[in-house]
Amino acid sequence: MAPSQRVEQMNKELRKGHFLAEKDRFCAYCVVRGTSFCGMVPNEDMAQLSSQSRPLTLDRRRTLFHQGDETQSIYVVTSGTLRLYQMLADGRRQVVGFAIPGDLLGFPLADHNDYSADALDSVYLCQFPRQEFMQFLNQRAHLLGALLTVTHDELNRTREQLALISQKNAERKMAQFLLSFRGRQMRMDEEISVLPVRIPQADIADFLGLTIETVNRMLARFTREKIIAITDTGVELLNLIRLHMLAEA
Amino acid sequence: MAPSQRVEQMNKELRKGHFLAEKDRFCAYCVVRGTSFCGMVPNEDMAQLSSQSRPLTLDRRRTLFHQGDETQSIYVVTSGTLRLYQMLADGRRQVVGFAIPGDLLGFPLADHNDYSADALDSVYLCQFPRQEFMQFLNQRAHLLGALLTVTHDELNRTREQLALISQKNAERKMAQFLLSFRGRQMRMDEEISVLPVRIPQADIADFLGLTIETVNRMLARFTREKIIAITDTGVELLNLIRLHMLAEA
DNA sequence: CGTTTATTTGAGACAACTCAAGTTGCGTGG
DNA sequence: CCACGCAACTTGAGTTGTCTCAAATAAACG
Repeated sequence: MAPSQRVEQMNKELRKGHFLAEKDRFCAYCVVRGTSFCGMVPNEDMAQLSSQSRPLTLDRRRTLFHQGDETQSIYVVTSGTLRLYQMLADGRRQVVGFAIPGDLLGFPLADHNDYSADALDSVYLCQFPRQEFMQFLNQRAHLLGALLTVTHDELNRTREQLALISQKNAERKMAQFLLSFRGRQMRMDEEISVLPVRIPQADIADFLGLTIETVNRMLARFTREKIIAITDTGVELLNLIRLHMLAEA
Repeated sequence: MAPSQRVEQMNKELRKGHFLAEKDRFCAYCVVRGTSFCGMVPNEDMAQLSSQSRPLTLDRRRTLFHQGDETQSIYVVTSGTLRLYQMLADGRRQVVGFAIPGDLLGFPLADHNDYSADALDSVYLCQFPRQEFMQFLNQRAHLLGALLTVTHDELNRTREQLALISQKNAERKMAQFLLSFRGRQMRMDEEISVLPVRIPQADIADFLGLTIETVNRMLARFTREKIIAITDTGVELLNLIRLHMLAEA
């Protein structure tokens, strides 16, 4: 069964509440087990980790947490996509990333959230109350190393975005964005050439540091040149070679 | 005695090798003790930490380590400034930050350096061989928390740079850069209005995502309007109020 | 003192921005 | 089922700020 199908089935079962009774099995068979922080937790600690988690659903447009609010829980995304953003002093909004299945949201050692997070589609999450999670971490010091690795990965992703946004060419920005977003999706499914989310163009603009109009014109051009195709479920990358050329040239 | 004077004296003594004989005292009285990772190490662990450290000098223009090379040591800056940068696929250089006294360089859990680092002036560092440092960390799990905090701080600084670079206005970029650089210096000395380094304009350009010419024109304008003054030892901020206005307007 | 490296200044091109007006899609309530 | 309002997307025309290219000057270095 392909990963995406497994995700769908897991989510169905999740909705029906099948896993609530045996939470340790829930984690052990979780679709994002291999790609998330949870995956670094050794099997013997799994039961305890499971017992702390709580499944959570978030509808499109709903906010999971706000920048600056007290960190009460941390989350692992199991399905769907969220946008992560900061409001800047001058009223502009900087989208700092998009969270996809397997991503960890919220930093347990910080008292306040570094960014806001809201759902771009229906999102399923695994919630861990911060206090319990911290205790769990402190009991098993080796898990701090796992958290450190995840944090370091995020640091490197942020540096990547920095390199992306410092590009002066809108066409290249857009091409690199599409490719790097695909790269992250491939963590779960190697074969993917369809990005399974409709990210509002305004969010792409605030991510890349462009205006909505420029983003729109670029997407229109790519579509006209048959490099991508925009459907109502997401973006299909039709010509990866062209896209790579545009990203590097 | 003002912090900056203490730094100078410490460095003098460091140069004379006074502290080499009693390394634990070296750390205990270190100028950056209060502002660095070391500051989070409890007193009882200090002696061991000290015994692993080795003072190091780096001349202007010398490279401390290269991006991609194996991580052999990690460092704490005690004096001077370094530029940290990545070379991008298209040949461009992205300056990801400037390291000042108190900063930790190198991530012990990564096998390879994420960026290159070289000295902008005479730099004094405290070197910790990675292997020993890792063992030290593993013995005292609570120190992983300290490392995590430092890493998270760096993540937030990188997000700040992201917000900075996504500005479309060169004037504002420059003003924000000067102010944020001052903010970091103030960690050691509250009163500072002189940035004590001559950062090459090319480095500022690669940090802000501008061209050298634009950086030069902005600095020239700020100088003409008596907002800053450039001396051969650094940049003096003459009109902080104006600078704040330019940064926000 | 010649050579390299860094800074300064000007003129012109162009890509992305701003502003303005329209279109499309979608959910809600009559 | 249609009308309405809102949000997201689309397109055009004109402006502008930064880049590019080019060249001169000033500093740093052996």
